[in-house]
Amino acid sequence: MRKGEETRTRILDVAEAAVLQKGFGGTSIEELIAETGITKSGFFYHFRDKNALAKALLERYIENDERIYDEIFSRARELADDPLQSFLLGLKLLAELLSDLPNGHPGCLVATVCYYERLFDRDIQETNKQAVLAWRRRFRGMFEEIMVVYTPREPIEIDQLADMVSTVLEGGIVLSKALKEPQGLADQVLVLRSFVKLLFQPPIVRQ
Amino acid sequence: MRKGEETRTRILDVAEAAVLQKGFGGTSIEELIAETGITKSGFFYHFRDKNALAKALLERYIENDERIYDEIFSRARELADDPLQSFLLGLKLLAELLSDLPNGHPGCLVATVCYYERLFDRDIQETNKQAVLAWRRRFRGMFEEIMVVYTPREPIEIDQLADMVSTVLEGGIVLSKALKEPQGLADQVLVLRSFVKLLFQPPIVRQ
DNA sequence: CGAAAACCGTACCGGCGGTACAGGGGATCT
DNA sequence: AGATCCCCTGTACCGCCGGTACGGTTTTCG
Repeated sequence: MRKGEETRTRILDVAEAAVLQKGFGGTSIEELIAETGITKSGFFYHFRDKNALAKALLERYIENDERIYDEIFSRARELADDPLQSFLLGLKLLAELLSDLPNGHPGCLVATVCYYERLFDRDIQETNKQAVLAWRRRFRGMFEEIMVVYTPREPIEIDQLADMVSTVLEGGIVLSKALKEPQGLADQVLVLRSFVKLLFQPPIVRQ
Repeated sequence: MRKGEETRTRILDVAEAAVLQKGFGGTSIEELIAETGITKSGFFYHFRDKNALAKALLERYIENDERIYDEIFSRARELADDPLQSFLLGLKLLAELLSDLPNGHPGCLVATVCYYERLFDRDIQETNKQAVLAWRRRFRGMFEEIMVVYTPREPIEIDQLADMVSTVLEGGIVLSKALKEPQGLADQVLVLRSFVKLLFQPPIVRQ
């Protein structure tokens, strides 16, 4: 039980790093077992096939992702009473966290999966979809609280605004990976922060 | 000569669709030659190996991408004199174009490549990087023109602002693919449009 | 007509995903 | 102390795929 879980985790760790660098199709099971120090039989004891590995990988990634967002934005909530200030602070904390990643963001498994749709069954695609919808609900909730206090200075759909946060994160990851500029992702989050600030903060009226 | 080009193009067409759905690793040469109606020898006559195919695919994609941006934003330039209005119109035209894609955006090869870094040589990665830098230069140029006339209402790095356009496109593609909501991408572009509008347009001063 | 371009056919190699199945060591329960 | 799981190892095998090699053939163009 204990040992099994540990081996399983080790496989997932190795697999996650490999998949984010080479994609699912580019990652061979043989290289995973070589790096994990396990045999092929051992691998198939833990995962029925590559699809099962992908599913476990994705679910673990999403769970961890949610945990990080929970931590960041609940901390931001503690530090600021105003919902807008709290959200802006959350984005700042997120940018700091992303900025502190030594080799930049390793990549998002949700993005990887969506660029591999035809390779996996509907189950995985549905899991992926639900993850994005969970992001939407999370940020939508925050914007709803903000809109109780503030009026947006441009007409905007709240779901689309919520999705913008995920969009900037996913897009920022792509750009910073392609450019090999790890800092780029955090910068893009801060640009989004400026936009949200502009959207809700009342204009400075000249007297 | 003529026929060769045509066959090559057909291979690239088939390969592009396959790669965007299953990634490079998930796309087999055998399936490409089956669908193209060519033999394996024929394939390797046109492309030395999978890497060469990837490079040709990426270069063609980038070229086409640039052409589309050229068209859209030069048309927007004709229709509006003011650089801000022209840019905002360009984003609207882009959103319309994305909205009209029957099955949604098929996916961006630049994103695919950046999630496959370890599978390709430095040459391809450099090509990819240059493509993103070209986007940056394009949009930076537009924002520079805007800033001659307008002052941003929030302090912002112009390169980061330029990258925001690419970020939203890449991120929007990921989200709309994951959610299977083709409209999502165009919506995100329009949210970006609202943000840019807010950033540069002077606030409506209440009297 | 001749030469180059654009393929086809065949044979082969090693790697990989996946299956099957037999067995073994170690912890745990009875 | 013995039985029973869990957690693997070892071996053998299959078919697909990327890639190489190379000889031959058709098509196209000058």
